[in-house]
Amino acid sequence: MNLFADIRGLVLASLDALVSEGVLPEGLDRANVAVEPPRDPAHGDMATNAAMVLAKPAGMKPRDIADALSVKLAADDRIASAEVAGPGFLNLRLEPGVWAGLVEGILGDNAYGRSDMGQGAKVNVEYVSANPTGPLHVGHTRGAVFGDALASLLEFSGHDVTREYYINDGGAQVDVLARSVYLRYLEAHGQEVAFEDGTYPGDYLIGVGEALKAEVGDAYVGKPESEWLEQVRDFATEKMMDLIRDDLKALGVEMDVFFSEKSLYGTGRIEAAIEDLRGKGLIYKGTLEPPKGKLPEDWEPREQTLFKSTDYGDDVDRPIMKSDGAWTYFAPDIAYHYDKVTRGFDQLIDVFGADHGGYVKRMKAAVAALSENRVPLDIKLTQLVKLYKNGEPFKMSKRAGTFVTLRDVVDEVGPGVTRFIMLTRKNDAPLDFDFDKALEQSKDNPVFYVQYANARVHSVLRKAADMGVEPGTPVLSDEAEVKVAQKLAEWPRLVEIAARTHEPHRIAFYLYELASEFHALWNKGNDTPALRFLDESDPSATAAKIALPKAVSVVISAGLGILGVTPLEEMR
RNA sequence: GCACCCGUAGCUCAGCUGGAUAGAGCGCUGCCCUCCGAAGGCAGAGGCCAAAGGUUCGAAUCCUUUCGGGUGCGCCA
Repeated sequence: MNLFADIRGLVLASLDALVSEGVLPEGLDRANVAVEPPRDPAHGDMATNAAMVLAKPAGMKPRDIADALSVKLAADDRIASAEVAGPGFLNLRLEPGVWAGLVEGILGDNAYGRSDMGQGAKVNVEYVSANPTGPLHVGHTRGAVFGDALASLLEFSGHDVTREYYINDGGAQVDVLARSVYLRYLEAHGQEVAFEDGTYPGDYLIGVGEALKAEVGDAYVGKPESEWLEQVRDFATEKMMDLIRDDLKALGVEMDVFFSEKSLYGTGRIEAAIEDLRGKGLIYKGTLEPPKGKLPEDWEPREQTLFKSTDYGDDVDRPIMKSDGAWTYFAPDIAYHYDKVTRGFDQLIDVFGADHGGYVKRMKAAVAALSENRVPLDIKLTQLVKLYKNGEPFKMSKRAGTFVTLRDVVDEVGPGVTRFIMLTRKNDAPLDFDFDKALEQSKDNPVFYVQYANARVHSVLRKAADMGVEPGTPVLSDEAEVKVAQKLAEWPRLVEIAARTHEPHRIAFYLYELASEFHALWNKGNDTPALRFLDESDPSATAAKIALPKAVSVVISAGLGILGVTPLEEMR
């Protein structure tokens, strides 16, 4: 069931007829022919730009095409009228029965809004990918929610999605973690320790130090770093990943793959990826120009091994090997994406924090080079989250160990509320997260507002069931009912737009609008008893009326499902 | 200095591969519960879409420049 697609099909078929009649020339590109909801309801139920889009290639006036097309369209029994308007729009009014038919179609379609636009394409969505050095904080939470909702959205629209987390367990930061855990370990043995710069002082490592003691006793006490660093590092990263997995689970995020950076080292995998680039003539030794503007204090020219990313749109070539012969962080990232490409994905999506914006071009360049432009990489950046409570901004400071964690947020407001609010802003816009507002039960709170609409529907359905009435063949008698149905008709179209643009926030905004239309209809029933869904004296009329709210609930549930929010049937 | 993101109502923000008279919430003003959940709804006021050029039947949307804000900028990930 997809009304806009159906009517677009009708428009295309009508164009075909005009071609075969010789009115229109053959071979016109109709990709840009759209059937859309008009902004102004006075313009009818749907509008098509077909005449304007085709005017130039057909060498005809828009209005001539529109006139001919309107005759064809008006002949269809779904179309009440087709009027030419403005510069060549064709405004369509649908027969009233079409909207009831839509509602009936939704109730008979257990996958309303699902789309096959993805055609089963294999898509890898990498998100969170936080360093395994501590619990996830609010910034990670936004990335986690965004990535997870995007993954679900792509699944809903016919993609074969893999959810993936890249564990940065190969760099210097896990050595820092190991040293920090070692201090906590000594502490567990009763020693006084000091956390200097370059260590993580957070309380969350106390338990890890104790666990290490339980595991190895005093074996590492008083020993030089060379005797324990590797073992403690592995132990600590394992514990941190357990913690992170638990955090994600609390939010309702389940990854398909956890990919270890460390697994790339000493296995020839980095070398293999670099060799691939070298074979393409993209690796060379050279010295970079110093960055303009503020110069790093200790800058001096040094020869490094560079990737010629400028061949693929980057601003400068990027170092993959330091002057001391060690890989830069970029090298394993190249190898990781090489691995993704060789696993046969058709599309890659990386979700990064906005502070990694400078990394986008080189990563796209690498994937373009490795896949020979076969695999597109889209990188979505999530902006900062500012936390508020009682009007006061929350501070977070990882160094001080007092940052607000994912767990803090989820414990306070629950996973569903967390997820919805994180999606009430476009990913690249900063987000204010107010704890008080998140828990408020009023229309200020969009989660509540949407859930409340769903709860109202189920309240009605429960009462109807008490009367022995189930939703039947729908009858829409009032304009307010039609408006709700029109909003429902937009759902499949909206899903496709959101999936195509990789913007799951559109789902959240749509659900708010749908809820708003439904609340409006509900309240109209306060003034006009005929618009109430339940009529104790007339079971068959009730059955016809409750089909619409039922359909609303179907769509709200589907939408919330994409966002990872559990729909509520009752809120008392 | 360069790159990327952003600039839309008093405030916070949507705005569909370019579409008709630019939308919502908050706040402000005035209304609506003997009634299916008022935890809601209706109406009103409020705009040079940062600015200037360009592309075209048509620009908040695409291009160029300027201004303003954020982020990043070799051997940290």
